[in-house]
Amino acid sequence: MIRGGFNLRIDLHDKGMRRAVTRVTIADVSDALGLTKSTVSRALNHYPDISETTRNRVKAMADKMGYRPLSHAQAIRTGLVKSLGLVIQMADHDAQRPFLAEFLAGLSEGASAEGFTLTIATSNSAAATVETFRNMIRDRKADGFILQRTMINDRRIALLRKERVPFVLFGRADQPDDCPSFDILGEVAMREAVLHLVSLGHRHIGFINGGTQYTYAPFRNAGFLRGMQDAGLPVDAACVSQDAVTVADGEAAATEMLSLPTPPTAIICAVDMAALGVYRAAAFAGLVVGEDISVIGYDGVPEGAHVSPPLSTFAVNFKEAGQRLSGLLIRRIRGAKSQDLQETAVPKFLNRGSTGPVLADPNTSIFTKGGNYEN
Amino acid sequence: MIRGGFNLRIDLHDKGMRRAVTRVTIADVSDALGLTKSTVSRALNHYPDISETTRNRVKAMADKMGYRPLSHAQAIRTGLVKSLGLVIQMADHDAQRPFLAEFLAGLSEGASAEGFTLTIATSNSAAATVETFRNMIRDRKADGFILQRTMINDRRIALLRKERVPFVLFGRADQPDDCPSFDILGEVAMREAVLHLVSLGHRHIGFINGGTQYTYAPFRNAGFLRGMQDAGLPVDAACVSQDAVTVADGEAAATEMLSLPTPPTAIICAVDMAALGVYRAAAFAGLVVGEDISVIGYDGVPEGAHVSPPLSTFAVNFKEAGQRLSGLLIRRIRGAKSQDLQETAVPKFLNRGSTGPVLADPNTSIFTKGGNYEN
DNA sequence: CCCCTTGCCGAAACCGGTTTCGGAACGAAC
DNA sequence: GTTCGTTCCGAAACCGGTTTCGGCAAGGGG
Repeated sequence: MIRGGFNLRIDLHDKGMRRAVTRVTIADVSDALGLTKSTVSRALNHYPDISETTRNRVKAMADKMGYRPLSHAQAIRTGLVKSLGLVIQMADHDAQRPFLAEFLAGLSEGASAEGFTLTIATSNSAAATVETFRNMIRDRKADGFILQRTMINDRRIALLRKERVPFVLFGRADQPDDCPSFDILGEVAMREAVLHLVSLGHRHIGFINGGTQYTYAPFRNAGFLRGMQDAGLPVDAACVSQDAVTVADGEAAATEMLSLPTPPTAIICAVDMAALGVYRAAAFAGLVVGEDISVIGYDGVPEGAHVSPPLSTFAVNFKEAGQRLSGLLIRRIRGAKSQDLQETAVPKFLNRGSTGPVLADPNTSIFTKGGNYEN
Repeated sequence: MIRGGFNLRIDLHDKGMRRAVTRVTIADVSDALGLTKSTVSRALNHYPDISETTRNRVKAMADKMGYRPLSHAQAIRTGLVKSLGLVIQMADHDAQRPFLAEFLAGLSEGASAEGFTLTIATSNSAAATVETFRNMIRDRKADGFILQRTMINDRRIALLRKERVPFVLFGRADQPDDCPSFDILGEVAMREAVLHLVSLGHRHIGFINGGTQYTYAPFRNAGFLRGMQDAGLPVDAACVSQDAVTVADGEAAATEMLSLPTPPTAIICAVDMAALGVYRAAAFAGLVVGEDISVIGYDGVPEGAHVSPPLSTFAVNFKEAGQRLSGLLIRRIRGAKSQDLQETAVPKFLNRGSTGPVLADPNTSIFTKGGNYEN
């Protein structure tokens, strides 16, 4: 147990010579106190068999000497590497890119607040993603994972559940399940979008939903329907489209709607990128967005602020999402129950230039409105 | 040395019961071969005192049993955690955000190809960034770091050099130094931009440079000057501006230039965001971009593709940059010399709609051109 | 035939922590 | 004054690797 000052002298001598000075180890702390490594370790890890006096002495000395345990040294015994894993799948549509920086900032903040780090990997396909997860689990690269873009029948969830590895969803599971999760209530936004348009006089509203493979799509769809129902408006099936995640998708869907005998006077998109496609379709049809046709998106992509008129949309706080997700995951890793780890938030409406009062035309004139009496 | 099948049986029995099955350890491999741990370890790590026969036997058995050394178990002895560090500073201007996903993809690919992972952290200020580096170094969270957005008098470089931690620059050091680095030759792009505009008849060309704190700024400035010189054109000091990194910056600089007695017929921006600001200034001045005034940017941000007309700019392959940077860093970690680790690439010009032939006006008429004879 | 290399591998220490186990010291109960 | 139960800490094993050191056996030279 006596290690003396010998090592220390050597270290100090080496200091200027070659490498950085040797770290303060747990043995250095225990020697300085006349205790053993095990006592120091247990004192620092809140074991109950250490007296409060000793614990305080140890803490003070560790602090004074600047002792910080090496996470990968602890990992070998505890099995925990104190790291959160994130696998980013480079989607064909690049909708997630603008969010990434903020999302990472939130995750990183939440992680480092608890002494965790963030380990990330990327992949090009769903198959590669699963393989990456498999590798990271095998090599214990992370104690748990954050899953963004939750999908219906998600293979990642199946794998992580099978391997009994903690994870948390950004989004909700397709089945009302026990997964820890944080989600933005897209259905609230979609309903709010409808009611906003209705308040501007719109009665014929189209809806372009996002990718059907994602769990958010049914929710946003339901929110749109709910809004229409609450407003007492009928839903025109020809004015509801699914699975638009790119500008091109949105343009195609909108072009179709605008060529209907009675085209909608407003279109709500579940995804901003699709909304930008609506801009193109409108321009092609000779319609001025914000005057001849109203458009509302969802996501708050930066491109939306630069188009003319600026896109009214719902801003999602991705930084907050990241923070809360890492917090949830860490609590999960530490043993909290899944059902206690489910949080939500609501997106914030950005009322910009792409919505305006409905124009009087044969389809939406006050005379037509009168027709509602028939219902 | 005899560990027998006992552990193994227990493991197999536990398999279905509780946790995932216990990993294959190096002891499992050595036992299966009738060798010792040390022999297996040295065989796998290319020690010269292991016969080729034994090495092959070990490799085959390790492969067959699916043995993969635990990186954090090796780390405790080797000091290497097999991870690359990246600290992302959330700048006030969000110019780097769109690139992030691709950049990370490149880094991740290059890293995982060599069995490394990517550990990232974020920060909100220069001071916080340095502090984050300090923490990550202290806790050995990474074996080396990638520094993006190289600055003049970069505090990160000073720290890493002092701590003798390997790093690689995305960009070039301000002094012709021995730092490992990968850089895109912005000066080549700026010169090319000038020559492209000259080929369209422009002779009065403005230049709005990027952030002066970054090392790229002097290079791009030099490229612009070189282009003007090669074209035999004089540089109007009033048409050269510095330190524009946001849309607002670009708008302000362009507004000033356009209000000159002899405004430029084309403006080159060292940063796309500033170029988008030029669009605004042009619109305010009643000028049509691509007709009344030509604009060229640099970066290839996605917003540039959505404005009207689409912004002509230089596309930077950030994925490739990430891949090469992680490759360089890994070679550096493995001991390669810095001077052997310096690579560059050239950006690719995207000729879109924001440039056009110069209009004949009093300032740029053929008569004025004749004035060059005086030079 | 002996000695000295050389090639090759085993034994054991080591890295920096954590965790189990046992026992000393002390006070309370009988 | 024993006995028993707590409280609290030391000793040692352990985690999964790496690295040093030493020694055995085969081969070559004298």
